Amino acid sequence: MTTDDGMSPASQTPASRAGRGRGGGRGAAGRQRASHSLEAVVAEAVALLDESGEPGLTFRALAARLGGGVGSIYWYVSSKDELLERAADSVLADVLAKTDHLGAGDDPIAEIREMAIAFYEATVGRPWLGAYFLQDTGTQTNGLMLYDRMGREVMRLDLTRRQQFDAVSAVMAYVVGVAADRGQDPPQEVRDGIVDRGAFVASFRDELRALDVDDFPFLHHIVDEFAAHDDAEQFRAGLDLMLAGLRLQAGSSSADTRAASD
Amino acid sequence: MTTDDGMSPASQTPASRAGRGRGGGRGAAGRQRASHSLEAVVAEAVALLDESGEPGLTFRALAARLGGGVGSIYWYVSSKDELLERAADSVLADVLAKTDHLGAGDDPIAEIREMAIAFYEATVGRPWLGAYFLQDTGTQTNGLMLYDRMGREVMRLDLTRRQQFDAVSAVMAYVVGVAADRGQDPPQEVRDGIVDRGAFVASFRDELRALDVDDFPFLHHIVDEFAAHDDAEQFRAGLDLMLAGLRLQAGSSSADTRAASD
DNA sequence: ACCTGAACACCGTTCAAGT
DNA sequence: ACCTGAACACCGTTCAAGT
Repeated sequence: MTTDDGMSPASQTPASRAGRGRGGGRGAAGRQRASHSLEAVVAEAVALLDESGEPGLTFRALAARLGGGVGSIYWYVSSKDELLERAADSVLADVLAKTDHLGAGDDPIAEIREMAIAFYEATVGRPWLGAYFLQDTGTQTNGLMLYDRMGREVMRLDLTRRQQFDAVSAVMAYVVGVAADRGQDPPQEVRDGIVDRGAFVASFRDELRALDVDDFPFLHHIVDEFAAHDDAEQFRAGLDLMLAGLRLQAGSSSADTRAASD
Repeated sequence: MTTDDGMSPASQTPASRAGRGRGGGRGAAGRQRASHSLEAVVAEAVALLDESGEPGLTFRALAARLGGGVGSIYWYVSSKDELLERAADSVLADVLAKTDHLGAGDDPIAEIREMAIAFYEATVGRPWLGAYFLQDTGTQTNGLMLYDRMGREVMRLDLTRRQQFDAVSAVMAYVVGVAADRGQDPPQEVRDGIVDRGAFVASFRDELRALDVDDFPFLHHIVDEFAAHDDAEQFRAGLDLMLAGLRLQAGSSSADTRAASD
């Protein structure tokens, strides 16, 4: 209900300050007063998110972990939304680091494949970030960098600009979609380790088997595949479908089509 | 913190009761006491979600719209999470209705394309549901039905069960991913109609242009495409890449490949 | 069987006050 | 320039009480 006039203290915090870093404040003077940094705040937020999901990220819990008061977080971040954006973006920083070596190979599509897989791997076990990629350009430069890095590969293909733009968007969307889908796979007990993954898959398998065969012929048809499947493999299978289509569109004659194998 | 023992009153509500429907309670007797139904609760929740997004869905706001007390919602639904699951599933009911006529055509992949587009169209303007599809099998039968319907088309292709399973999962994930991506496109002002879509796109275009060309060569390369692109078209372009790959995998010789057109 | 509304625990955000 | 913590408004959920 209150209109945001952009005058909160955090809006005075220059984003360029993001590269400072001060450490834990275990120095000589401070014992009572805590001292943070943007990176420390975001890093601790990611840790909290990974441990207990989105509902686990609380300003109070975060402040406790940082050893300070609730209010001080607002010096670095103007809202919980911005905190989540920065957390998601910091995950993409890892992806960028792991795909830094790419771009030299002679097959652009193979490079895109590697980037997408690295992106996927960063989302495994992080159901919370599905919805926060590319939220705001201002705070999320890493998302744009990954987008651009993938785009540079696509530029090497014989495609129109529109086709290049669409291709990168499609691959990114697919990765996000798989991440979002997998996010809700294990409902809670699995995350906490109360029920192991195998038991969860088995009980879902039984649920599928209990459905009427006439109403759900396909689910019955693939129920064993479901029980035996590996998420990462399935991700790659779908990615390869998309990349095979891209290769076709680019009129590839150099490399053989890569999908349709496993 | 409290462990859910599954003993809440809502767990006694049989899901089979979902097909009752009682109306608004504008009858002869009731003037003080409100009377609801599962469908009314979910329908009003969807309306609230569409109007003001996920933060707009509040038990108090929902109760006010239904003309009753907060507590009564818990008779139909055991938590906000379940309410969101049912809301997402009710959107899928529309998709099912709109794809009911499909399945008779001679090109299975074209049918899949229609289903995916119908699914996509249902997500337009609903950034809230990206994360709630296929959450829980028990409450979300429509998701499984759509999955199965698409699967029945894939069964007609010459593929292994694993390939069929992977293909349906890939298409579904892609749709969800596009929905999630588009979810955060307009940051707030656009939703509220304060700033129109065109102005938002233009300002983002300018933001891209302001980036260093050496750091973001691809973004500069496609900046005009971005300003001119249509979301639905871009969705179809990516879908067609994936389906072209699928057609290739199925060893299609009957129909010509459909991607690589616009 | 279903609805009510006060009460509880908790959360994001603000702000006057400190250093 | 940055940290503190009480205070505020609001939210999901519970529950004894009603019909």
